[in-house]
Amino acid sequence: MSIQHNKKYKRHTVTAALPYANGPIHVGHLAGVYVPADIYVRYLRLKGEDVIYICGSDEHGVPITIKARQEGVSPQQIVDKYHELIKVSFMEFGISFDVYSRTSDPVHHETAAGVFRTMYEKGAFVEKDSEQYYDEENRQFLADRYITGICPHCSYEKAYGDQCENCGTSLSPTDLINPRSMLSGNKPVLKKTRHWYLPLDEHEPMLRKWILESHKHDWKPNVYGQCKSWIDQGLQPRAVTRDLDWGVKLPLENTEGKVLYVWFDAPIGYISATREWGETHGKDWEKYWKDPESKLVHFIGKDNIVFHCIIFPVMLHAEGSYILPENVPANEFLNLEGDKISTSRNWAVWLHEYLQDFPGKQDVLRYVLCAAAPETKDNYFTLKDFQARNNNELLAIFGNFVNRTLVLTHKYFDGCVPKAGQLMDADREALESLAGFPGIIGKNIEQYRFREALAQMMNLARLGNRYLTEAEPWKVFKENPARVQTVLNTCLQLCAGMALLAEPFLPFTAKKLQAMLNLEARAWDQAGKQELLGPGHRVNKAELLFEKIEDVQIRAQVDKLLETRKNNNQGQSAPPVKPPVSFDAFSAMDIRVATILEAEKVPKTKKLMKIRVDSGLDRRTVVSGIAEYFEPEALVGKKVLLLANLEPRKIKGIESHGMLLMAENNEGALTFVIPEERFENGSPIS
RNA sequence: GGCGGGGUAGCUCAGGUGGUUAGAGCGUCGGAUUCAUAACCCGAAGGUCACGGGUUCAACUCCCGUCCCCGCUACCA
Repeated sequence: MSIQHNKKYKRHTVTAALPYANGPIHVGHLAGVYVPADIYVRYLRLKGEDVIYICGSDEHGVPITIKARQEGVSPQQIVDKYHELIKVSFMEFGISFDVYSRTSDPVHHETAAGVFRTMYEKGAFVEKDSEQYYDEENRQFLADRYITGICPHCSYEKAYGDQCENCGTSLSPTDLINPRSMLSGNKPVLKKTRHWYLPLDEHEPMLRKWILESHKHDWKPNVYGQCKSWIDQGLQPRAVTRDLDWGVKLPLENTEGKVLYVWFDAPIGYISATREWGETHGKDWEKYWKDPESKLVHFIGKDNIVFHCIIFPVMLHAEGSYILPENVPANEFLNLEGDKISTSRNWAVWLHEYLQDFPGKQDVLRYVLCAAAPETKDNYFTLKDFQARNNNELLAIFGNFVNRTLVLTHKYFDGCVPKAGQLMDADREALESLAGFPGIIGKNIEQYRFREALAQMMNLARLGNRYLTEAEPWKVFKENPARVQTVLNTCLQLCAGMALLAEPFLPFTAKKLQAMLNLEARAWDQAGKQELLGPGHRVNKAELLFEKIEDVQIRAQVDKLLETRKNNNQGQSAPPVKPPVSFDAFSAMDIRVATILEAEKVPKTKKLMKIRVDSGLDRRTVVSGIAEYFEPEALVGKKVLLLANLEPRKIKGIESHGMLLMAENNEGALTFVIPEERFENGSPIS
């Protein structure tokens, strides 16, 4: 179906998710986004299509300003560092962006502000005043992340305004107990501020028609399902502005200290980057975004589906002059050796480190990541698999066939392509199969089935190995050298096909192979054609395309990860000691021995348990978030410690009077804190 | 709890408007071979297609329920 679609399109605009410039690139990013997108655009270029491949660093947002504060540098210095690192490692890895821009660039600020202004003038936004925390000393509004306080759930003292890192709960700044500004340390005050909202709900009919009706069958199930879920749940207006000084300034009067919210400015980065490319290359960039004959495709990970399928399209639609994406082939997540990849926990294989540790092996990683890409569900990357795919597939099948062919060509024909004689069935079959491959591989790529496309590419090499083994030229040569001419001619045609068809997947290898064959670059559809290498054409000496990866190399990488895991388990499992408290503050808490009388799960919740306890003073109800770890029956009769004078609070409609004390390990599992002996209910703790 | 995605050979994955022996690659085992980086080639073993019901002449494929994994979402005082 995509093949027919392409006929409608004159050009392709391909974007890859903008990496956030607060850390380096890892294998998860690559497998999910950059490798598939790169395969896609390299293929389109070989097809002779007009295509641009857009990316850049996403450099705004609060996390970057926090990181800058922590390191005592400016946000610009943070993004400069990572932008450069990311850009260089992408280039070295062969990700063939036409432009890799950045959102701190003036072109972007101008473009993003322009989109905002156009939308503003069209009345696309709703203005709303609200109360937000403000630091009077620094005279600025505080981002959620800039407010700390005591987590109302776990009493962790350094919870942030958006999330408690100790218990993982997401919070809102006003939930925090005893909030403090991270800038001045003062208690922030609530102050009125005005923000602009994008009323996503008003665009629901458009989204329903566009996604749920017209893309029902050509979007991936995970993407379509997620969109449907969001739309059906009802969309809410979303604030597009923030009180912050790092970002794109609002292009309106009297809006000092306000910037575009990072999710609003980031996707516009694709447009800015295209504009930058157009200006530096003397091209009309607007066609790529505004002409309905342009096919816009966003490559992203599943965490970005909502932004690229709902929010950004609504923005483009509301702006009025832009096209909407034709497809958003989002991938799932790649895990690493049994655990989620985590930048903060350093659980990752970093691209820039890989390039150092495995020089010249870009294609190996590209191959492995494509073969194990999480196209339909999360998948695991393991170093053992990496080694096996290199040694048993790339080397043993692809590299080996090329090597065998070239060695034999030199051995029997002095490096000249022999002339084919009378074709036998086997020869004909091999050549016919070859002719089918550009179409088969291409069709899979156009349908975003990169794993299958890659497997087909390898099948060409498999076919070559089988053909060569069955033809046995090394046996036949003595009595029938003419037959060997035909056989090796056929093998060389297969190699030439591989040299072209491998390019989207293994660009470095393809180049090497083309050089070995003295083959100049050709268009994709030429790959099936015979006589890419005419009789008498000289080929160069065989060089190895891949080398074996030994156990020691893999072990070194595994050790590196084990070291990380060890550090994580030691350093981070125990949260840091909280700031000192006075004795008075401690003794203000009234903790008692109590006994659980009844327990039942709160309906329609995952974690909540409604518990009736005898505190020695009274019988009371406590709601506790422990249902994931305990069965209600197992709790009855248990001695527990109860924080008895905690302010009552309604949870899911149930009034909770106090809180049960629990210990939590680094896996998040809970256990009761109990007195060693069965003391009477009501016994105080001090 | 709600919503979405997924649960198919040891591993990574295909597949199917329901229809004879459920596929591929890798791994394993056996054979053959030497042109090739002990690689290639041939063959074999391996699956009650998560589980339980239902519809049907027939289900892995459709329907209902349950369980497990991932994500979004509510909840964790």
